[in-house]
Amino acid sequence: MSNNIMKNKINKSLNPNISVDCVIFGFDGKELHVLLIDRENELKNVVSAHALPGNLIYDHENLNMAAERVLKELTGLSNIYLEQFGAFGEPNRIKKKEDQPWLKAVRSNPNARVVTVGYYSLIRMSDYELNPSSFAKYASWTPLKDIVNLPFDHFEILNNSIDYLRSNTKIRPVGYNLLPKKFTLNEMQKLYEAIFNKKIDNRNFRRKIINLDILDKLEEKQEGVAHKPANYYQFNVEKYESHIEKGFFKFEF
Amino acid sequence: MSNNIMKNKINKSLNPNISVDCVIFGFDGKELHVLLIDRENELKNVVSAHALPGNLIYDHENLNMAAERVLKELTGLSNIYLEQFGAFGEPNRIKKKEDQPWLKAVRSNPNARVVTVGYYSLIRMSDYELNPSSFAKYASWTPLKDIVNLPFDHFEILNNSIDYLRSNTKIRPVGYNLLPKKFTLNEMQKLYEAIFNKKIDNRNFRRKIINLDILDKLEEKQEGVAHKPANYYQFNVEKYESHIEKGFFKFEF
DNA sequence: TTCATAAGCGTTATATTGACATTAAGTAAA
DNA sequence: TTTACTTAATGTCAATATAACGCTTATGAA
Repeated sequence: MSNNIMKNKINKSLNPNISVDCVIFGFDGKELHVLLIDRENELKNVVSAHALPGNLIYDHENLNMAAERVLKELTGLSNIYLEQFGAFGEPNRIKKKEDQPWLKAVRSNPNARVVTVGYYSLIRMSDYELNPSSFAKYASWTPLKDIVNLPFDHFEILNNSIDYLRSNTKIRPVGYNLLPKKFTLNEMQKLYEAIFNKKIDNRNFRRKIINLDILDKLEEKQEGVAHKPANYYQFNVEKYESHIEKGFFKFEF
Repeated sequence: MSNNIMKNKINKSLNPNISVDCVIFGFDGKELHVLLIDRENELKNVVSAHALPGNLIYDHENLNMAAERVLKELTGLSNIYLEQFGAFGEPNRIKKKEDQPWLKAVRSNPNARVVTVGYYSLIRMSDYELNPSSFAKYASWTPLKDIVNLPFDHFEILNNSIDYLRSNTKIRPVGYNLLPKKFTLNEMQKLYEAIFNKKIDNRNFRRKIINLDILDKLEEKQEGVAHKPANYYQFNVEKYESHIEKGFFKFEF
């Protein structure tokens, strides 16, 4: 299939003006990572090869479907719960000079004005890092703190998603999609510390989380560690979800 | 200007695929109202004449600017602080049969797929209801509880905006844009009751609000009321804004 | 003078928070 | 086998916030 034919085919029902971008957070037990795609397979010598996975949407799909599809196509990830966190529509958001070569190579209408809708998700890195063949050539985890710029307005989108993630974490529990099935309270605490980027008192953290009553304490303990083995916990899905629905608010009457 | 010429002119740089819709809440001291436009000036015999103020955006303006412009054009309101609360992109969101006549009358490309971005705002009804000539012919306040359906997906958008408003009100104070400059604590309480649609204990409400330290108590009192006159308060803008920025979260470490 | 109305205040029992230090359980090394 | 090392796990107290609850006050109207 020649490049031209492909372009025409792909763009037949691609809407030139609307895209989705996905911010996928992962957690390796220490810090937050973000899944970035590598555009070098599409174009050599772009200034910044990495970008958020994102693309134009088809006219027959809704925004959520589009985000899921784009994520699947660009990273191999599927069945990911994505949450919308904002629309980005500066008229010049894809007009930076250094972004033009890639747009011209990839889009049939590279000058069209594009409004993008941001989606984010939290996933277990371990679920995906073990079978890199499926997508690792085009997508890879980058530690959040190492990301200092991105093409288009992706850096702004990323920062917005972090704000959103933090606000959200203050209102409802987090971790089910990010931690392994069985985890220790200290692993969970590390996740919260990574999200808020600050140290948390372990006693107060444990008390707060346990009082939420969303965890089941398992019989199982860590094995083979050179210190007191930690107890494993898992989320109680029903309680967890009901908490997510209501949120825990301070300012309620 | 003939209808055709106008269409062409207006649509020259209107993006056919992206729109904004505004949910403007007002408060009359008793209940929440929503500003709806009356489309009868554009088309007779539409099933539901009322709709959220919204329209396609121009390619040169960003989403916020577009929302402000559209709101101004359709309702006369200007200098309104608008907050984005979500993007709506079901492929069939403007495909309902009863919505087609209006689209055909107003849009040069009535079949285009349109993703819309929702904005909401809270405003003082009294600031605008006194000079109806400016916009009342095309826009009017409707009590929220009386709105049972709207064209397109506007009813869903409205419901989303209410959810958003409630979540937001739990996290940061509200009222500066909604209450008169000087107001009594009971007026403010009524506002909160309207937003949450539930009765609030007056002593607890007062304590919570006063402890926030965002209000200045004025010397002035109500006059001419047949009961103990209430003290007037006003927002302390600096304190109010700093509270809006941080939010007050329960689940913080 | 009294009546009706909404304003405005205060207490108590309970729950939540933040700050803070020690002991426990296991492996590794001596 | 003893000791060292590492991380897990726990408890208290003082301060603050919450929810539930009833009575008194200031005014205009009757």
